[in-house]
Amino acid sequence: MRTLNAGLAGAKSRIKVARTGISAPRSVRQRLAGPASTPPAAALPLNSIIVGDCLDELARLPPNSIDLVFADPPYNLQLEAALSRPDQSLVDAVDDDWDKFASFSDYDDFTRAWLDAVRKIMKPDATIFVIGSYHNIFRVGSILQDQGFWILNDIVWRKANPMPNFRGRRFTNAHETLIWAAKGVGAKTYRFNYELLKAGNEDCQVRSDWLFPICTGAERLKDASGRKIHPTQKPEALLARIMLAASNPGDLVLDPFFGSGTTGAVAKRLGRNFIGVEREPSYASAAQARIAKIEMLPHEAIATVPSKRSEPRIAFASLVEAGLIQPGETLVDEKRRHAVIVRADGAVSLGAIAGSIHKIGALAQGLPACNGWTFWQFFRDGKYEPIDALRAKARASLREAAE
Amino acid sequence: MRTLNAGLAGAKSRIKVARTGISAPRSVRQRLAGPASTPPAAALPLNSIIVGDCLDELARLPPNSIDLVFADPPYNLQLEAALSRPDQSLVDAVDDDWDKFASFSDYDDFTRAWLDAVRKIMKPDATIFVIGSYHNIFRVGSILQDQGFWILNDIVWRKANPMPNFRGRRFTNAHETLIWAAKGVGAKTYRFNYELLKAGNEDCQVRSDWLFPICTGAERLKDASGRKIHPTQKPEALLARIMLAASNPGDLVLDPFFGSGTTGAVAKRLGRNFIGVEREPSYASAAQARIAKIEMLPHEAIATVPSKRSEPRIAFASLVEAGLIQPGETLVDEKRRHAVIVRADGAVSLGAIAGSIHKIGALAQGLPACNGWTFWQFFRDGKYEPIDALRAKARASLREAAE
DNA sequence: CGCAGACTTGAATCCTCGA
DNA sequence: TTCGAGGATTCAAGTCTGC
Repeated sequence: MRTLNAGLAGAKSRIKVARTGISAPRSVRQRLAGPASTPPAAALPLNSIIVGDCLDELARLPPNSIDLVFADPPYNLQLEAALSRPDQSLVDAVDDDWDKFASFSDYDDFTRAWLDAVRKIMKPDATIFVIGSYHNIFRVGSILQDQGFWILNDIVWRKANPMPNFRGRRFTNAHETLIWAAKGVGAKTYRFNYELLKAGNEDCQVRSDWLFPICTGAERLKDASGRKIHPTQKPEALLARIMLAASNPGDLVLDPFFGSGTTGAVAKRLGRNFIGVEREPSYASAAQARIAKIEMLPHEAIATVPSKRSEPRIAFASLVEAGLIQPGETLVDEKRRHAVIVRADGAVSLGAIAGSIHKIGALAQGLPACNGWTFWQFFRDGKYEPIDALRAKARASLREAAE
Repeated sequence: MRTLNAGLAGAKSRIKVARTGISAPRSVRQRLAGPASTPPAAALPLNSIIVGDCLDELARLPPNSIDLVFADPPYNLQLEAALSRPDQSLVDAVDDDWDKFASFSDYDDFTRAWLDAVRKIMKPDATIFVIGSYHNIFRVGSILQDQGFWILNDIVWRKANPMPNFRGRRFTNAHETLIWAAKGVGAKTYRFNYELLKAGNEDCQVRSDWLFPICTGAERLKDASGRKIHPTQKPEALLARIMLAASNPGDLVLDPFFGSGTTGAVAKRLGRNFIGVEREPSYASAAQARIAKIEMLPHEAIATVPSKRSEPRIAFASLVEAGLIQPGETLVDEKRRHAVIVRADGAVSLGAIAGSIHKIGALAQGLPACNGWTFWQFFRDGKYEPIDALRAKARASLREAAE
C-alpha cells in the first residue's frame, strides 16, 4: 500500500490512511458495531481514504462490515481517434491509463475480482450501486447476476447538459446507467427509505430515471491552472440521492474507486461514515482536501422519516386489553356493507365465524387479503373512524412510556 | 414449421406465410435487390409472418438480406409470487411459458443462438435494436459485444405512465432499455437519418432518452372478452422512432419475436417491408389481422430528408469552369479578416500560397480543418454571400440536366 | 453594478469517398 | 486495404469580456 503524498493526519496506524475528521454521534456509532458476529467498528479505517490497489485493500477489510457500496469503475472506453467539435476545438477525452483494457475478457476478469472482494465485506443486508455506460455496464450487470447479487433496479441518470454528438452519427449519449443490487436473492431487509424519498418528490414515488446536471462550476475540482483534476467527477446530487435512498445516518459507505471523493464529501455532509480506496495519490490527496472542507448538516436535516414498517407492531388484542375498544362493540366497513363484533380475545366475529381483523375483512369482501386497520371503523362521539386511529393512540402512549 | 390457424392468404408456397398485402413502390423495391451478391428480393417472404421457431426459420432466410432488426426477446422475468395491488386486485404479470428459463446460462445460450442466426442474415450495413429490462438486457448486451456487434447507443424508453411499485420497496421501474448496434466495428455506413430526426425534434438532435406512453387504449389488441392479447405489446410510436431513425422506405425490417405485430404494423404504415417470425399461432393470427387493417402513409409523409452528405460532390474548379465565379475574383471570410484570389484552376491564393478553398481556409485561421464552402464569401450586386450559394446553383442545374 | 454576447467545455467507442 | 482529401458537424451551462 502506498501512502498519500502530503498533508495527512492520523497516518501512524499500520494501515496508513487519511483521516478526514468526521465523527458520527455516539448513538449512531453503536448501530455500526452491529451484531457480535461482525467486527467492531473500531477495527475499520472509518472516514479515510486508503491509497492503494482496490483488490489488495478490500481484502484487508473485515467481512460483513459495509452497509452501502458505491462503485464508479473504469468504463473501458474504446476511443480510436481524436474528436473535434464543429469549430475545430479538440474534445478532452478520457485517455488515462487506468481506463485501458486489452479486451472484454480482461475487463471481465477485473470486474469479477473487485465485485468478489466487495461482496465479501458487505453486510448481508447491504446493497451496491455501480455506475457505467454502454461500454461496460452490460459486462458489470451480467457479472453481478452471475455472482449471485440480486438486482433491485437499473437506474438511468439523465444528464441535463450532456455533450452533444458532434458528427451527427448517433443519438446524443445523454445518460449513464446505475445498477442497484442486494447482496443476494434472500436479502429482503436491505435499506430503502421509501417514505423519505417520496416526501421529497412531491409525495410521488421516485422513478428509475433521475435527472441531474453533470458536475460543473464551483463543484468541479480544478488545479491551480484551472484544469479539471479528475476527468469523470460525479455530481454530489447523484450521490446524495443514492445515500438518502439506501443508507441511514451512521451507516458505513464504501467506494472502491474513490477518485475525486464525491462519495466521501456527500457521506460526511449526510452524517454517514465512509471508506474510500484510490490508487492514484494525486486523486486521493485532492479528495482529502475537498472532504476536509465539508461540514455535516445539522441532525434535523438528515433525520430519517420513520417508515410505517419500522413502527412497533400493535396487536388488535392489546387495544382491547388497554380498554381503547370494548368487547362487544361493532365494527363496520366504510360503506357499511359488513359488520363484525369485537371479541374479548382481540378477534372479531362475522356471524358464526371468528378471526383476526384482517382475515375476517378479507373473508367479508371475498378477497385474498385485507388490511383490517384501515378497513374496519368504530363508532365514537357520533361518528365513524378507522380503528387505525386507535393504533396511533396506542403507539403514542408507547412512545411516552419510553421517555 | 406450423401454419397459422386461420384466415391466411398466400399460404400455397412451400414456406407457409401470412401475406399482409403491402407492396412497396417499384422504385424502392429495386433498392432491396441490392448488389448481385445478395439474393433477389423475390426469394424473401416479404411482408409475412412466419409461424415457427425463430432459430429454425431464421436459418432458412438468405444471408445478407436484412436492413434493420428489431428484437423484443423474452425478458426472463424472475417472478416468485403473484403481485397484488394495495386494493388486492391481482397484477396480470408475464408468466407465460415462453418467458421461462432454468438459469442465466440457459438464457445466455438461447440469446447467443438467436443473435448468431440474426447476424448471419443482416446486410453488412444493417443495424439491430434489442429491447429489454434489467432482467435480461445485461446478458443481451454482453453477448452482442462478444459476438462482434458494435454498440452505437444504449437508449432508454422512459415510460410516461409506468406501473407504480406497489410495495414501496424499490424505485418505480419506469423505463426499458434498447441497445442499438451495428453488425461490426467496421460497419461505418449504417443508416441513421440524423436530419430527419432533428427536424422532427425542434431542430435539436435526438437524445438517448425517449419518452413514450406504454401501449394502452385503442392501440392495445384485445380479444372478444376484453383481455389483452399479448402481455408486452410495444407502442407503435417506439417502433416508428426506430424505423424512421435507422431505415429508409423500401428497406426490409426483421422481427424475430413478432408477438402482436407492432413491427409489421409500423413497417407497413411507413412503407418499409417486414418479415416477422412468431412461434405462437394465436399471436401470429392476431398480428396478421391487425396489419391487414393498416394503410401505408402517403409517400410525401414518409419521404427521407436529403442529407448534405448524400448530395453530389461539386468541385470548386467546376464553378470556375462554368463561369459562376471568375478567376481573379477576391473571396473573404465573414469577418473580413482574410482575403484570397480565385485561380483559373479552381484553387485559391493566399499571398504566395495556393491550395483548395478548404486547405487555405484552415491555413488562414490556423485550424486543422475548415469548410471552405461556408467560410469564404464572394461579392456580387453590392453584397457578400458564401460560395456555398454558387454550389447550390450548380447542383440545381445538375438536377435539371438529369430530367 | 448589470447585462449582453462571446467563449469554453463535458465518460465519445462521432465521416466518407475515391484512388 | 490504406491513404489523402473533401467537407460535414453541437447543446446546455458555465465563465469571461466589454460596455
